[in-house]
Amino acid sequence: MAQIKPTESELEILQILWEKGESSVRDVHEILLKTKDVGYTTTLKIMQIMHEKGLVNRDSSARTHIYTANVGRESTQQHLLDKMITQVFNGSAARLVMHALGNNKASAEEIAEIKKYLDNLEK
Amino acid sequence: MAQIKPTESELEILQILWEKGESSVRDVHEILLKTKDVGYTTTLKIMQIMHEKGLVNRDSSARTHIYTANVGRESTQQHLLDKMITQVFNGSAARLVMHALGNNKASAEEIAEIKKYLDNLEK
DNA sequence: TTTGAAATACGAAATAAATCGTATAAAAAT
DNA sequence: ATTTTTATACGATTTATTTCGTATTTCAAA
Repeated sequence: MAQIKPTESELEILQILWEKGESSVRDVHEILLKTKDVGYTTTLKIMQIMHEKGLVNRDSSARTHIYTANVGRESTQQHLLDKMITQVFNGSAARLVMHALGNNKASAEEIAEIKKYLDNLEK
Repeated sequence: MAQIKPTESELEILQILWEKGESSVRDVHEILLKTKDVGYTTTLKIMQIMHEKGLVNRDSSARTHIYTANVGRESTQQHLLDKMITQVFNGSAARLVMHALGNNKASAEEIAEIKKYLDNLEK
């Protein structure tokens, strides 16, 4: 199954569905409102389009339709990351990693965790 | 300086300019042709738009205009990466790193290099 | 039962991105 | 000098995305 690249708006909605699971348009919209100013029918429309694209599942048996993500969080993250490594970092995962860890974006605990992860990788 | 997010096409062109330095539209276009099928005037148009946006410099003293990147490679990479960490990985650089290193995208040498880098970070 | 609130459907407008055709000017080749 | 090639400029079209208004339906409250 060739992964489709979700748009920015679609990604915002996927984040909510991954986090909350089954949700109505209303549910999703309420959460979106906390961070952006957007109309209800806009959210509805985007979710309908996501359904057409197969990004979400929809249970339309009741009046209020219930949506769930139809693409995995992990696989979507991997997909977008691979694209970025190719397009932005010329294929070098290592360069991306060092960029990500520079600028103090990661705490000491996180760095320790990554080192442990690397040790396992080498075996 | 508020960084502008280049579009995908613009990023392709920036990669070439970062790599090659001073280039004409023709130079850039020749390289683009190796990987995609696109018309010359399309490349020209995008580079003109990039100039309007301030993404590139242009020397138009001669008939053939010469372009150079006007945004840094490193800072652009950092900017796009930060966006991805926020939008896709919920702010966790560590999660992004582990994703990047999973799936065997990095060689043993690269992993060793990253470990060295992490050691320095902790000091 | 009537009214009002809340839901989806649908279409169209607004915006952004990518594409290319044509016109025109300058340089090079003949 | 004339023709051909090679540039840029400009505008128009196409495609994708985001946005929202309006119509219609369904449910719940009065």
